[in-house]
Amino acid sequence: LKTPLKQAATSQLVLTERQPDCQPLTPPPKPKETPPADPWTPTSNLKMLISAASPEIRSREQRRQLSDSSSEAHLLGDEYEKSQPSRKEKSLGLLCHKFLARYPEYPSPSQKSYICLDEVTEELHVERRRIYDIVNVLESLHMVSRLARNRYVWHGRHNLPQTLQALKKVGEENKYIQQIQMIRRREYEHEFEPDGERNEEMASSFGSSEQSEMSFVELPGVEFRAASVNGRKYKSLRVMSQKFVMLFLVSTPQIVSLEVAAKILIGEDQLEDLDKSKFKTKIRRLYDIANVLSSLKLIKKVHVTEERGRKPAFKWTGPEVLPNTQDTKLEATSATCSPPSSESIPSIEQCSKTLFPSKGKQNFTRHSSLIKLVKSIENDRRKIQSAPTSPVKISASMYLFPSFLLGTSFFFVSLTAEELQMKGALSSPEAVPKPEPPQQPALSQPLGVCPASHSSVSPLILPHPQSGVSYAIYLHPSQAHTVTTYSPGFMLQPPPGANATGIKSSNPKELNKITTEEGDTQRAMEEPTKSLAAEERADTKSETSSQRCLKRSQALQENNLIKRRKSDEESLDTSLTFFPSGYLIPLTHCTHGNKAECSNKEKAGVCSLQHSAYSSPITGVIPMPASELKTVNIPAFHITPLNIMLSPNSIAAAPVLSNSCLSSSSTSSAPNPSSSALNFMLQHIGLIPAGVQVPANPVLQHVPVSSQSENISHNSGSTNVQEGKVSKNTLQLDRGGLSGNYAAPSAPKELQEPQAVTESFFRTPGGPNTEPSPSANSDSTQRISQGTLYIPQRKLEVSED
DNA sequence: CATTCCCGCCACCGG
DNA sequence: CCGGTGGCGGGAATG
Repeated sequence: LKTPLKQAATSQLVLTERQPDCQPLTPPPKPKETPPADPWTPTSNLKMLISAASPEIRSREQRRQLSDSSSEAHLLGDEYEKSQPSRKEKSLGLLCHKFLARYPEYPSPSQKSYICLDEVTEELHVERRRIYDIVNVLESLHMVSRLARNRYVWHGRHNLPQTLQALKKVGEENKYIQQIQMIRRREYEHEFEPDGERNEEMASSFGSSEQSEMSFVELPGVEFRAASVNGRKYKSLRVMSQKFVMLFLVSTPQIVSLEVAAKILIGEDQLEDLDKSKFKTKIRRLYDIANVLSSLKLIKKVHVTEERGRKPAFKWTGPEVLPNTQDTKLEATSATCSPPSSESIPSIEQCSKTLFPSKGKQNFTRHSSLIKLVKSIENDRRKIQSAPTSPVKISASMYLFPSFLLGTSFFFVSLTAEELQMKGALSSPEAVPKPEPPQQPALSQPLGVCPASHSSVSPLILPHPQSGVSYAIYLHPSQAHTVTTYSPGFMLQPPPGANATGIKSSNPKELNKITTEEGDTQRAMEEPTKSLAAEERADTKSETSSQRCLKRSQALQENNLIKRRKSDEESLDTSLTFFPSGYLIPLTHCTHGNKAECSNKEKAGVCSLQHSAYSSPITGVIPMPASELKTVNIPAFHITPLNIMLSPNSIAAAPVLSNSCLSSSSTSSAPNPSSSALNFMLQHIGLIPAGVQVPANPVLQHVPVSSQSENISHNSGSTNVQEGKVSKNTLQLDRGGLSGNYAAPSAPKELQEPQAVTESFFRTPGGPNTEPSPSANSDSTQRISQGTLYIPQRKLEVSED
């Protein structure tokens, strides 16, 4: 047995924790002066700390206090074991909070604060070892940097934006996305059979990560002291931390399960070692890192529930990272850096060491793995083509599936009261004017109407000039964001008979329960406000299956995503507790530029939303595969390696919207998943009769692409799992709506459709009984199995005849 | 039992 | 060579 009372510190700790207002904490080494603009408040941190403490701890404290104050008599009795610090009190997370509380989030640039490990350890009463853990991850985020032994400089969150951007970039350059998908897929295949025999293909194809020996990603402005930083060998924790973060930044639903992360991180260093112990260790480390990141509020713990059971995972809650626009922003900083290579191009890249050793310019082209990927894809296609008819699943090709099909990629995110407050979304008095890094505001808090959450999806809220209604558009988290406005118009109104009710009626709670649970920390805070909070989050975690195919797949998201909502004032209320008002439209990634920059052309094609918008918001938004859009339509777009790879498959992006566009696109475009989307849109718009669109599908089937779709159906069954629950709930709602709509095909009504469709899609396999409208259902099912991506049931019906 | 992750041994490394 | 660093994994606490 260990002796708990190693250090009498306990009591002290408690003390510290309980007093929010005082500065009992040892004053930071340097004179603490909080810059006026600085949002940081000593108190706030402490409060958080406290709130973070689990109820148990608090109760314990109380007990203790009682005993103290009361009489000594009892003391003896309970004092025994009662007083134990309890593991939680020693948790790294808590420790980290305390640590962070010592320094301002945004220290004034003028004078730097230094961190002396000795002091810290002493003041926080912890073993040094623990501090290292914290500092290491902070260092990985460039929130601190090491000066010398025992000495660190505190940077606070100033560097965060850049760091994240850099990390994201590196993550993208890497094939993390693919890796994630690969792993997920593997799991899927693995499912029943204990053996992983056929894995070879993928293993080989991906080569997991041959090269990856990565070095620490550095930032320009940060004074990473001397070469020491890169001194080979250590940094493992730091590197791990960075990689971990990258995973979040790169993956579409910004949720990463520990398991996946561990596998990827392991895979990088050593080729496929399924060493069990190693895995365990990795997980341990990840927990350490995760705890720190959680303290920073960059991530939060959730659980993804799969059929197999629920698995621990983490969801990114940090700031959305900009799409990495041409380094523009960074230039200033980068200029400072004095990297060895003296290229004339100032960019983060230069300053940061690339993960992959590939020297010089690292083009994706050079990554053998990528090449392999492409090849394998082609092979798959071939296979598929050869046997088009059979809806057989081809494992190899699975990664082609759009993420949304597999798992859900969209979430309804609602904010907790707390979050709202923080964001200033509500009318919180002073919240807004924070001196946040100037760069990201654009996305996040446009109007105060709906809180922008940065959950997996970044919602944009657009005020509608005319109507005054605002809409929330969910953009694909990953890079590009397009900001455009469109008018909601009639769309908002649910068709009379239709299911408008559907969404509304749905009980938010149901949705919520399903998916994620928050960490204790959060929970603690929420309790008080449970009324509000309860409903909040209905996110789904779809980590698993998710994105098979890179971006293009995302494009397909169309399905999922459209959520319609009533946009009256109520929506506000509702939104707070429930969903944000307006349509939530997932634009996978469109342009990343600002709206302002959108050239006319672009607008027409991609951004056209505004113009076409009137006809139907959905239309505009509806998603064509973003990737396609990018590649095809918009020259300006930044094309990532991934996109390129995919591009072959993706053919025409149907920019949609304008008739002209449509026609042109349809003509030129080869059939591909997007076509379905297109149809969908068209139908909605009323441009195309229901029947018409159908044709598209046939095409799909013949086309290589179709294979994907087929597969998709497959996957949906197994892989998605966790999503299942969510979708279910949603489904119900939708269904009702559908049936209603079904009857009357007026353009406006269509709105709800998408969602419904999606749901049904998921459902496909089992089919949730309950359906009164058999015909429609069966049809849809059928279609799906065939490989149709998603087509509104009604359409299906049409097509049928 | 499973998940979470604290503790601290001890190898390394850099001064 | 010494003391700061920080891999690493047992196994305790917690769920």
